[in-house]
Amino acid sequence: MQQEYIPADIETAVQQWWHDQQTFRTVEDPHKEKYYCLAMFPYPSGQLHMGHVRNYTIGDVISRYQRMQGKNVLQPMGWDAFGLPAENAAIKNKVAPASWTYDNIDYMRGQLQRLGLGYDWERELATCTPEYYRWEQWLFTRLFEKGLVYKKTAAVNWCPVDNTVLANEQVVDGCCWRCDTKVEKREIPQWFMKITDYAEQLLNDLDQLSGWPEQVRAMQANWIGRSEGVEIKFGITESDEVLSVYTTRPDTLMGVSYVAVAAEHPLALRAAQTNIELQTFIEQCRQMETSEAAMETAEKQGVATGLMAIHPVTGELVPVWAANFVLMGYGTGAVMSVPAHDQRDYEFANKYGLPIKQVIEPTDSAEYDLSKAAFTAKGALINSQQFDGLTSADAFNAIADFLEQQNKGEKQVNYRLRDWGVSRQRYWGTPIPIINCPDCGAVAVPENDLPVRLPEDVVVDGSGSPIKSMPEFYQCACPQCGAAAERETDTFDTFFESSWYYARFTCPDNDKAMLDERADHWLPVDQYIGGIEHAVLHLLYARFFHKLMRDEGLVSGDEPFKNLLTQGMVLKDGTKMSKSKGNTVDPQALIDQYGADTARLFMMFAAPPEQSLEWSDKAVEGSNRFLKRLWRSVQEHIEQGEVAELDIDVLSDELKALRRQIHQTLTKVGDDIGRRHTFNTAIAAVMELMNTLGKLTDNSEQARAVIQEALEIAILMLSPITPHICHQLWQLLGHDEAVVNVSWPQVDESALVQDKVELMVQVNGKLRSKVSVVADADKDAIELIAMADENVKRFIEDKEIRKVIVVPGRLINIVVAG
RNA sequence: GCCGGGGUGGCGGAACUGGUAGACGCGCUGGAUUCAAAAUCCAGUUACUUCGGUAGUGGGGGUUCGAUUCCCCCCCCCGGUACCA
Repeated sequence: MQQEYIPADIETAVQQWWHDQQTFRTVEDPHKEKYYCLAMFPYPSGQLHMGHVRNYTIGDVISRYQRMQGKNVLQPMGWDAFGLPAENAAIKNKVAPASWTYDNIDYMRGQLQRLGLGYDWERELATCTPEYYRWEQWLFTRLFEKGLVYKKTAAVNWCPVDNTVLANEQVVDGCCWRCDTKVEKREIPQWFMKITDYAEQLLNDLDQLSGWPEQVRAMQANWIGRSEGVEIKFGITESDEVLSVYTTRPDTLMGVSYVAVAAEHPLALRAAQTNIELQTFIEQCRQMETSEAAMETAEKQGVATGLMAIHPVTGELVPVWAANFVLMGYGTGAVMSVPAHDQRDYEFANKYGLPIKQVIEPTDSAEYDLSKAAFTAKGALINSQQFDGLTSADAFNAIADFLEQQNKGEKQVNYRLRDWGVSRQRYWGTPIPIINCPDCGAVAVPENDLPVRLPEDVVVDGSGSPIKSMPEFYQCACPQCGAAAERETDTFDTFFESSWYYARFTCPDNDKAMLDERADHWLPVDQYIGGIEHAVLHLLYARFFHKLMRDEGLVSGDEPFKNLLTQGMVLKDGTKMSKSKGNTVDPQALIDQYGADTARLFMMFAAPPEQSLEWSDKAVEGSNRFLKRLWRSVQEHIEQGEVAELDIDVLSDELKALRRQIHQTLTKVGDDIGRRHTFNTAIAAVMELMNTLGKLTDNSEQARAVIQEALEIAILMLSPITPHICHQLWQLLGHDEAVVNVSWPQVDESALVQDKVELMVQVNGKLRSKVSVVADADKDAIELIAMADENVKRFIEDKEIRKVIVVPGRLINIVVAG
């Protein structure tokens, strides 16, 4: 009597069994190869979304596969629990961010467990607990003593009506999301970490990351943006001031027709005191959003400051302009402008009627037209006095040397990377462990006084962080002189917490230290999995933190993540699922209706992990259908009773072919899961095998033996993807040991041997026929057989054969004239 | 704007190293089963075709015996853009 496939029953039972057996509890084992698999931990937003299901299923499939390879697999899970949404929810629902967050964690933990993910829950952590954040406070104070953190003013988005700082996300079309007021830029003092001190390492160590996608390494390299150039000093007339500019094209120095400074540049601010037009312009720039996209796409505008700069070589005077495209945060906040050889300068010069002076001409016959566009390629110098005739490369050095001798400039390596501003004027985050004393200045909170606890019993109303109006939080004594002082009320950027959680998972129970020797046992993470949207920021900050922790003696490697898999998004109707678009699909409903195995199978089958995945209700049904067929196939097989021993010497050709397919599939699936991570093609291969099996009409003893082999191998291959149904079917096939503890099957090489192969026959690159030849046929024999083929003859008769190309095992191409 | 990725049947995708374009799945069509439906099973399914073939992987050009794959130019979509996580 056949059992029906009821996923909910099977899955609950199997999950209970894993729980009882402590299947996924992991302890360090010196006798086994370790494998640390980590999927980016979620923000506890309230419920899982499809992106989570995809992310964690990928991690679980890899973890289970590696376990079948005999490795000691660590797969932990936790919560990136600080962040803005908790404050928004607090305002909306009048509930404290802490309780909202903890409730969400409890609910989402249940959802993850229902998906059958093999986590070691004993290592669970939440970043909003003092047990976690105390250690990053501790690290920050260490870095403070080392001089790796500092305070300076930086621009934020400011809403003048709500009197609060806005995240870029809270700025909609340049206005506050809540009151629609025009957002302003405001400069306020903030803490920065000197990531630029590590720029060179962060760039160079990308070479160690051969297990990372090339595109992510490229993005990080571009983000760090190392450039070699020259810092050049321009004098300012009627003053002793020096205006430094940074350029990567010193060869164009003689073509400078103006100098542009950022609106917030001290020189512009000073000139504005006596210049109404400039004042207005700076005011306008203040109304710009702080995001790079907004800055760069805004129309290029400027105002002359009235100041004149002195050219360091010729002594000529060139005007100083304030311009909205010059960023105060990059280089020196000032650039020299060479309209003839830079497109942005060119457009700006045309707009404001500034001179365009050509100083570079091509060394080849490249065409250019300065009346239409700038000539931006390198070449040879003209109109450049003593530097005429030099190539751009030679002129780079000649001009740099000249300036250095004159004390008017020097070569410099510059990075696009800016120091990391970690201050947030928000409540729901880790308090910055600094005390501001009127006499001693900024003082780190002593180790004994850590953690600085964030009060959790608060009311958030949108008018700014509640701890900023809690004297009981911020009033304190200076740890150095004992005078009355005030605590920082800003909190850390939440990227702070997510920059080291991977390490804490190795020793989450240690209450004496940030990390212990277990960190070096498990790190680096062997496989890290997360969204491509994290390609730069999170992954760069985590790499930076790893190096900080290394230099503190906490870990010994240079890099945290050996292999990286960047998963694509889950889309519906071609766009990202989002509440605002109303195109979300709740994974819970999916699990409730079809079970976790179907959800997992669909996620793995619908697209390769790195590509975006288009949601489809119908395709989910298809995945479910396959599992039902699989279930039935096993049931029908076992109903026929005992299976005889397989004797490979007596098999029919059909059964030999089936065994070949079984072991070809096994080879492919192992490669697809283990190396390529293309779970979709792995599943397709198993489906093909099952389709072949379904067509088999032979029900001899030996056929049943081969079917048993096929089903066993199919179940083992699918078990990392759909572990619950496979657990059950494995038992039905007569095994006592649980499938989760079984090793990956061995390929029988002898089954793969083939005596005949099919070759494609092309004439002039077009497929004309197929021929079957013995596997070890030589080129001449293949040629003869192909030429003799009727269909081929038609296309080659009466024609001169120019060439014959034979690709062994694949095809033969006959090239004829005419 | 800048950086990165993508574009293949009606749809999701496959083709891994330049060698059978469209595996596998969905959908659709026809059939079987059924009182009927659902479910299930079987067959077919790129377009055009004089049934020999021809065209075809966003558009245009190039390299090659052979290009979805390599090169050049262009178009469109998506991600990131430093205070969303």
